[in-house]
Amino acid sequence: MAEALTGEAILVATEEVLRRYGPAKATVVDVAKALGVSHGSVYRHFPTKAALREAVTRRWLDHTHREFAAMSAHGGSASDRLRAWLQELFDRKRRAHLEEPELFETFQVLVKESDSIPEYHVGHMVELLARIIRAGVETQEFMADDVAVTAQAVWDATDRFHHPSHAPEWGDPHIQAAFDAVVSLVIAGLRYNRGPSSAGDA
Amino acid sequence: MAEALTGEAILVATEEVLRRYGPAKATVVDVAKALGVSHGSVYRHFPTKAALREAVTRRWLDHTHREFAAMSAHGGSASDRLRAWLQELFDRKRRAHLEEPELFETFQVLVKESDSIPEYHVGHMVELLARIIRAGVETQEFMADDVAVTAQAVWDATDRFHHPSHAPEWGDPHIQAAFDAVVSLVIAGLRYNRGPSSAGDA
DNA sequence: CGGCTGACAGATGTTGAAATCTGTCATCCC
DNA sequence: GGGATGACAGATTTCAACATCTGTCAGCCG
Repeated sequence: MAEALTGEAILVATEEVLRRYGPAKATVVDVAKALGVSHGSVYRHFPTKAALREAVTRRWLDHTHREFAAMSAHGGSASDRLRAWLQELFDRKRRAHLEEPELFETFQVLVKESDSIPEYHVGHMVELLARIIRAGVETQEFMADDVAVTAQAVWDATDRFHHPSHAPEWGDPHIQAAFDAVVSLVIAGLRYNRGPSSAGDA
Repeated sequence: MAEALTGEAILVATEEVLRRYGPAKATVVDVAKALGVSHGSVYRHFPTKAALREAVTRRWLDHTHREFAAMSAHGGSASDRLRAWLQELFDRKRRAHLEEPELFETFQVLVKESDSIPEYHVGHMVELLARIIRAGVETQEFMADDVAVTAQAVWDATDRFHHPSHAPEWGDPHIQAAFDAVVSLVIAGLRYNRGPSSAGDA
């Protein structure tokens, strides 16, 4: 026989099958066929179809996480880095949605299939945001009582520009202006934000 | 015969049929049956089923708009009024979603059926936000170059707490804390927001 | 022996024929 | 005359028979 069947080879084949057939039509039998084995063999490496799909998704997200971790280390003021990081995130998602809608849709479906994946992904992205904000707090460019809470608030406030359920709006020609307005508002808030109990300031 | 068949009576009957059967099962024949007329008569008052559904939705939204317009006039500082207005919006939607999920789902479907309805609704709500922000700018509590743009940014930044596609998250016990964090960040930004070109300030 | 196979049961998805619905309009009845 | 009716054509939905898929496992083969 040619090669030992590895989990890695199965993941690669599964990703290819998902790209070709989409999430609704891709079957374990297709994956086995692509590898020239019986579908029973696939179940020796992954307990269920759901686990297999989740492993593919996690591998892909880990790759993305590494790229954004590198981005959050780039130079400039904390505001500039934050704006650039959010802009890059928005640009990538928007481009993926507009230029490869089927692939974007596929990964959106995969991510939603599991509860733990979105948690994992969002947790990771918010931690990267927190790094930028923490740096800004250290140089006194930003104010934040609780960096973790603030980072989550920045993530939530920019939801419209990264949450896939808003993807249909990303083709709107005014969307970049809306992004700029929200990010400017958020950055202004970071420069002068004393947290949930700040209602009495002026 | 009992009464003349009016557009108003048809709207009331349609709303009842929608509540009872849901948006997928509610038919024009059901509406006609509820009114004791033939379905042909309904088409004398509304050109299509879509127009009928849209009229029901618009009537319901207009009612909501009136209530929120009243809210945005209440006293207190601009921050307090803004926070209270956003909280009321969030509370109503969250309660509707958690306590009457089927009815909430029904109206969500109706709103999405038309392109003009969401535009109409969001435009109206953003205008109400703009009124509160404008009052804040006049008392120098807030800063905003362009109130309309800023109001839209506030709406967008709080999307997670009013856009129906985020409804599944509204049952999360931490959601109120997330809401408070975002609103605090936004209000801090309004106190010190010079618009999209403010990246060079300090 | 140990990974691989393929037949199998129950679950899930597909398909096409039958039923229902939408929108029209010639006709009816007050 | 003018609003209401109900039969009708084409579009959409439902439903059940059929096909495929998932996950298991006893047995095969290197």
